[in-house]
Amino acid sequence: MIRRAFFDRSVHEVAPDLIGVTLLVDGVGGPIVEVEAYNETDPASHGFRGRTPRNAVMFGPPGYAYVYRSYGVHWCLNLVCEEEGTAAAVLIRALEPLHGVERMQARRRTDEPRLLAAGPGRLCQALGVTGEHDGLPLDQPPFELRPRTGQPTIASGPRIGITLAADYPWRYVLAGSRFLSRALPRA
DNA sequence: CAGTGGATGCTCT
DNA sequence: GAGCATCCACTGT
Repeated sequence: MIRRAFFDRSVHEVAPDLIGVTLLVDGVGGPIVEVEAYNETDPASHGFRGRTPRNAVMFGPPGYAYVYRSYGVHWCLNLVCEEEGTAAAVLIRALEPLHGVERMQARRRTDEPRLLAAGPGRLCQALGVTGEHDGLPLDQPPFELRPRTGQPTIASGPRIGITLAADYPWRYVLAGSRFLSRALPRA
């Protein structure tokens, strides 16, 4: 069980430490393979321009879920980090489908493992995450976070789908995973 | 394969 | 009224 204190650190420490951690929502999920860090010094972050009704959870205490709607269609799940009053969170972008695969297949309407949870919108659809999860604590049901067992090899690169601060290397992935939303650009 | 554009709704200026 | 921390279908090789 991941404890609340795990998130009471810089997003740049928490984000790579989340690679390999098993994320479950109502028992459905698997090991996280791709995340992105956002904080309030970051022009691409929702929190950069201050607190609003949408991003309020980002400014709250660490260890909670920040869920927002993207492009009017998809939901995206973030894990809030750092101390209360700062806007910092890690966007969960992809995981390896391992637990509750049948429920993921039904929700996503595909059997293709690579298309179940590769990308923040797909991941939320597969795990059943919606705006109703915004503000919920991560150490209580329906959420469950299980520590990783080994030490994964982690790589980093630029984040995806943003225009501002696009060169910050704040995307962290499990090196060589075939469940990423996209491969890392070549160095 | 790569590139393009539409869906769709909410947030903020 | 513009702009998205996306995904998918469709085009043309």
